[in-house]
Amino acid sequence: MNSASPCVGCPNRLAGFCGALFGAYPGNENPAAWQRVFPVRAGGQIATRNQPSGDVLVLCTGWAFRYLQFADGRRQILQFLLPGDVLSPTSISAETYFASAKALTEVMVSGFSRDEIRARSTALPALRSAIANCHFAEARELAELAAVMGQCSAEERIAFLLLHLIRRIAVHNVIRENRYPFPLRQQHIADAVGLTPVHVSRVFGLLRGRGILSVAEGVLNVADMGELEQLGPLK
Amino acid sequence: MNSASPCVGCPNRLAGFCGALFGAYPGNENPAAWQRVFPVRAGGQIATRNQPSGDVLVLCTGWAFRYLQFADGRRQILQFLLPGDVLSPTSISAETYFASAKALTEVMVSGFSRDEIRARSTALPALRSAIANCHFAEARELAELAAVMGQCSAEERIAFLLLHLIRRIAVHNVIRENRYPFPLRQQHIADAVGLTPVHVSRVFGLLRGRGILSVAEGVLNVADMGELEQLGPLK
DNA sequence: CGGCAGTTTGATGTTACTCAATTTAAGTGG
DNA sequence: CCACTTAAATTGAGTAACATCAAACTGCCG
Repeated sequence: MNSASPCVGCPNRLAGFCGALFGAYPGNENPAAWQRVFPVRAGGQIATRNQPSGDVLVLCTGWAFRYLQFADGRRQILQFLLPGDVLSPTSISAETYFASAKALTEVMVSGFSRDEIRARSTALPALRSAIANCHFAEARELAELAAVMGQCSAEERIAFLLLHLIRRIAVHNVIRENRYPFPLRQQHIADAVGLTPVHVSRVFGLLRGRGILSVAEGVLNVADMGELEQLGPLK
Repeated sequence: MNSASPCVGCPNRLAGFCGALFGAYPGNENPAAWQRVFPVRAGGQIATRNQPSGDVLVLCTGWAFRYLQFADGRRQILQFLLPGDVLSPTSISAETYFASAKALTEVMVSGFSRDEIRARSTALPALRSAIANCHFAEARELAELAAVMGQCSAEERIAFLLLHLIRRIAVHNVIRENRYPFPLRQQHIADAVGLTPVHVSRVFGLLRGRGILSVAEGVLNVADMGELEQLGPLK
C-alpha cells in the first residue's frame, strides 16, 4: 500500500523527493486529494516570481527551466529542470517563488499541497532528508553557476553547462554512443551562461570543428568526452 | 531563563537564527556544553570546501566571506558574511560545506553542535522557520548574483554589490550621513563580481568623478544614493 | 512554393583584460 | 617623528574576448 501508490502523473518516478514523499503515511490510497497534475505546453509559464502558491511543484515529464528576468528584458536561466526535479526547493517552506519557471518542451507538472508535505515531513525522516538534499543541491548548483560565470571564458562556461546537463540526463536516460537528448535552443544556452546566441553559435562551431561534439535534431552527440571534460572548470 | 542566556560570544545577537536557537529548551543555562567560540585573525581560514564538520558555524563579530576556488587559483566570492550570519545554511543538515570561508577582518565565530540544533529544531517552530529563512535567503542571493554576473556590465555589477551590502550593513549599524563601514579591498570586490582589480579601480574612479560615492579609510561614503540606485539592476 | 524560426557567417565596435609603471596609503623600526 | 618597506590603488597603452549589426543560409511546416 505504501509503495504501490505511485506519484500520479509520474509513473516511474519513485526516487528522490517524490519517492520519499510517498513513504508510509495515511492518504497514499488517494493521492488525488492532495496532488493535482497538469500539462503545460512548450514555452508556457509554469511559475512566476513572487506569486504566492499553496502548491509545491514537481516536474513529471519534459524539460523546463527556472530564470530571473530583468526589467529591460534580459533574463538569466538559473537551472534546467528534468523529470523528478522540484521546481523550487525553497517553495516547500516559503509561500512564494523567487524565480520564474517556463516549460522548454511540453511538460507535465505535479502540484503537491504544501501543508500535506509539511505534515508528512514531520513523520517521514526520509522526506526530511530528501528536502535537505534538494536545498543543498540548489545552493551548490547556484554557487557553481555564479562562480563559472564570474571567472570563466565562453568556452569554459559552455563546457561546464554541457557536462552538468550530460550528468543529469544520464540519470534519466539510457545513453548509447554518447548521444544525449537535448531540446535546448542556442538562445537558452546563451541565457544560461551569460553570452549572446551569436557567440554561442561560434563556440559550438569551434567545438564541432575540433571534433568534440555536435548537436542535431534534438540530440547532443559527444564525440570526444575526454576533451570536453578537459575544457570544463570545477572538476 | 529561556531568554536570559545569550549566545556566548555574541552578546547582542538574539535575533535571526541565534535568537531562535535559544528558544525555550533545556540546556540554555549551560550553552558552553554545545557551543564553542573561537577567534580567527584577518585573512584566516574559517571553513574549507568538502571538509566534514560536526559544527554549524555562525559569525559573531567582524566580516568574513564565502568563496569557491578553482584549480588554477581563480576564486569567486559568493557572499560577504556579517555578524549573525550562518556561514552555510546547508551545513545545518549536511555534514560538509560546499564552499570555503575566510575571515576578512578579525572575527569571532561560534560553532554550534549540529545534533543540538537538530534536536532543538524539532521542538522549536521558530527555529525551523529561521532555518527555512536562511535557506531561502541563500538561494535567492546566489541566484541574483548569478543573474547579475551573467547579464550586467561592470558598473551594474558593482552598483548591485554595493547596494546589497549597504542594505545589510544598515541592519547592524547606525548610519549617519550615508557613511558605511567597509573593510573590503578592491580585490575582494573584483572576486565577488567577476572583474579584475584594475577594472574595479577604474569603475570606482568614474563613480567618484560623477560624485556618486567614495571609499576611504574603511568607510564607504555614498554622496548620491539616488544615482547609485539608478545604476543597480534587479530593483 | 513561401514563410518562419533557428543557425551560421562576416565586418565592425565596445568592454574589460593584461602588462607595466607610478602614486598613494599603511605600517615598522630606528 | 622620520626614513624605510610593503600593500593597495591608480593610471596609461595595447590587446583579446565578446557584443552588435546585418546578411545569408538551413530546415521545417503549412
